[in-house]
Amino acid sequence: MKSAALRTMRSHSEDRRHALVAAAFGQIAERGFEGLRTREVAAEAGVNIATLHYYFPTKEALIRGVVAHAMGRFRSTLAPHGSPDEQLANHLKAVRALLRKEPEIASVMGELALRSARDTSLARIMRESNDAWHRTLRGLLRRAARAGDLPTAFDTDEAAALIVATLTSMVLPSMTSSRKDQAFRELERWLNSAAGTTRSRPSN
Amino acid sequence: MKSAALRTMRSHSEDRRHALVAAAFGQIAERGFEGLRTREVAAEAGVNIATLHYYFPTKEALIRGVVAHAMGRFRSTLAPHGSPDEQLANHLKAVRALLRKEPEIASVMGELALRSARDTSLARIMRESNDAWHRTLRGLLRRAARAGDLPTAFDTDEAAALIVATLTSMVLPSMTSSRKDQAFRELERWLNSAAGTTRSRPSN
Amino acid sequence: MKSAALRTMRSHSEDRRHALVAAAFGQIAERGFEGLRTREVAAEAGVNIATLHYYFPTKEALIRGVVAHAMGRFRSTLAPHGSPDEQLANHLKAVRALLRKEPEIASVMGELALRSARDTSLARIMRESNDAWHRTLRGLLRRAARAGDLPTAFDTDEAAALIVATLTSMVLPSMTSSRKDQAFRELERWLNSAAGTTRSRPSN
Amino acid sequence: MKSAALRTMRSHSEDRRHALVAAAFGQIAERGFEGLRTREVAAEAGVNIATLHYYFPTKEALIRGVVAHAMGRFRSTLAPHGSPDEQLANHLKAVRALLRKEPEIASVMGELALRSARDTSLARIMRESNDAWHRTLRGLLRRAARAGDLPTAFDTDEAAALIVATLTSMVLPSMTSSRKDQAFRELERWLNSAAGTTRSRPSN
DNA sequence: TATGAATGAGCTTTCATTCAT
DNA sequence: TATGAATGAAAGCTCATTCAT
Repeated sequence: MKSAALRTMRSHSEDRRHALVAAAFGQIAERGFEGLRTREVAAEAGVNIATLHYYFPTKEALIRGVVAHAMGRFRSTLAPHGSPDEQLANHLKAVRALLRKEPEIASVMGELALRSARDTSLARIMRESNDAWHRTLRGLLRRAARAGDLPTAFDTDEAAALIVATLTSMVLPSMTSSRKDQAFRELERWLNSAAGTTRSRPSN
Repeated sequence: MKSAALRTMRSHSEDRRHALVAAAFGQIAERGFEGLRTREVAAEAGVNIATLHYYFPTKEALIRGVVAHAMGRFRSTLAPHGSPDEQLANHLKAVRALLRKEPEIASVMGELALRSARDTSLARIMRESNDAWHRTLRGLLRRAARAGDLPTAFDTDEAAALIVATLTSMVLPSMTSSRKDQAFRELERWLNSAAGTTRSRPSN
Repeated sequence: MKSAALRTMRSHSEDRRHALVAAAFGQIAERGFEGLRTREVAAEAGVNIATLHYYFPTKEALIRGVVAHAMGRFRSTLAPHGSPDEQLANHLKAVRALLRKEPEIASVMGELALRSARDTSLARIMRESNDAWHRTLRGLLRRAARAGDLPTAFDTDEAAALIVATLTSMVLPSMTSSRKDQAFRELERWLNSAAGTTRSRPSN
Repeated sequence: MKSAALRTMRSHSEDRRHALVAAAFGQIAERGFEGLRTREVAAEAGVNIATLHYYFPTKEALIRGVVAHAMGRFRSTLAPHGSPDEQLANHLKAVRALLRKEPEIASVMGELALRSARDTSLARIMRESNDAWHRTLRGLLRRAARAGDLPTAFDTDEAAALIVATLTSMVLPSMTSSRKDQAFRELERWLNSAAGTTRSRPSN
């Protein structure tokens, strides 16, 4: 059985790959795909440009690495703790916190989203990821409805879509920080008021 | 008195400029800023590359032209007809229709939104445009509230932010068409239900 | 018989040509042949670039115009007044004064001199002009010698060459103004001392 | 201890740099700055144009290399052997020989001199170099005077300026070879006669 | 595994020149 | 005579990629 140290221990090779991916990630966040230069990435990672090509034969391969990195980073916002509606509330907060603390993730996700329009393999990844996200949200909403926390007329599929849409918009810099907060609050209020409709009735 | 024909008649020079902007617009929609090539734009407009530079001294100048074009195209979705809540409903439908009929606009708006993070002059344009949009929506919501079509507790500022956020997300291809429809429907339902809260009360 | 007014009256066409040549002259003085741009010349003369090509079919034709202009400007320094040695002294002073008052002439002459190495037709013009200059100086020196103002051993051919060489160096900006003055003074002193050798003898 | 072979051995990289500078030097001598083309330089050095930019990021950087090369080439004419007046005579002969054997140096120095009018950093280099030259000559003249080889009334500063001016004129092709010889001879004669004035007197 | 050197292909931009009006 | 519009040809420079070591 591997010790914790061993499990998190990275080979030199993995370190290099990660350093390169992290540098590329930073570059994309800062300059977009438009401004991504392998030389800059190599320089930032402290290696020769030829070394970069040793680890990532092509620029596209490097970008794949960034995609995997970014998706993994984003998945962490869905933590299964508490009741369905608590999980939902926590997820919203976690997304907001992530985008606030690491705005580069927003930039990169935005870049990836746009790029997926011209890159079928990236499109597949994004679609699968988004579908999984949507299904998770819908599942939470359904369980909340079953628990009596939402009105039965509530369309969980469309509600999940609205949540995904709203949170998705946050990766664009055209949404200012204060506007993001407002939209977030309205989303929470909306969910609460829907919950209130059912909850408050029995208590009457 | 100028005839309609005369009024819409363009000089040769304006035609060329427009053709170049339209070609650049198409290229950005298709390949993103990453893939925008002046040579391709000139070829698509049927002119020599030097001719492009006769009209637009630099690539950036051409991009400014595209920005103006795209913003103008988007503004057309706010038509002031009917009561506030009708205008609101129409606006939602108009945005959805525009994005469905001309998906290139979505692509380009997405590209511009991302680029605005690294381009202060573009950032200003996007911000002003978004602020105006938000203010318009908020105005409609307020007038609807005053007309008794919305509950008094309704926060028009945050509701407008939620609408902007949802519609904004539609410029990203990661939102599939069916998901966009769902989010739209949920947005309409939410607005209607809010309206219903007040409207139904007198009948009680 | 033409009146003075008539003689100096220029046709519109000649004015245009002259304005273009003057502008080109100024550009060469300022930026060298390296930086000569027909568009700039046209703009400075206040005409369209196509108009420039109406008057001067090619850039080379325009340059020919500049050459003629510059050579004419330089010839004015040889005014036949006074005794040979006075003429000589005056010539030195006139060259110095010209270069001081119109440094552009120095720049352009320098540019032309260098260009003549790659331009046979310009080379011919420069050579002829320089030969004429040399002959004139030699003639003055010979007449001064015959008048007893110079020692008989004096080699007028080589002395003329030294004068031409010294004055020629003044078109280069690597000779600073103060250095030019020093060289001038030494040249004058040398000519005077040579004169003094013969003149002082009778007094012995 | 390094052998002579080792000492003069150049790295591959230095060779390439030198080959590129030499090619650029040749191009400037042949076509002037006006006709300097990086592609031609690269071709003449037998490398790809991108390789040229690997060694010299910009055309200007390449030109700086040429400047250093030319200045170094010129400095070699001041060899400190013999008495002051011998050194002086040798210097004159060395300059004449250099310009005769390698006329490209004359061309390039001429180009650099003119360019210095529009290039402050080059201007500084040229000025410093010329000042050093002038000081060296003046020093030689002073020591010659102190040794009794020149009349005390002799103004060494101005005489040095005259020598510099005359030699400087030789970089211009408007001075033909025979005229250069004549000017040289007159310069030598002038220096000798000045020397003769003092030397011959005691013997009388 | 790592790198310095090299390159093909392509990019934006410039410029003298032409031409229809 | 004069010009706005257009262009072919080329220029300097960039960049992902390769390769010998």
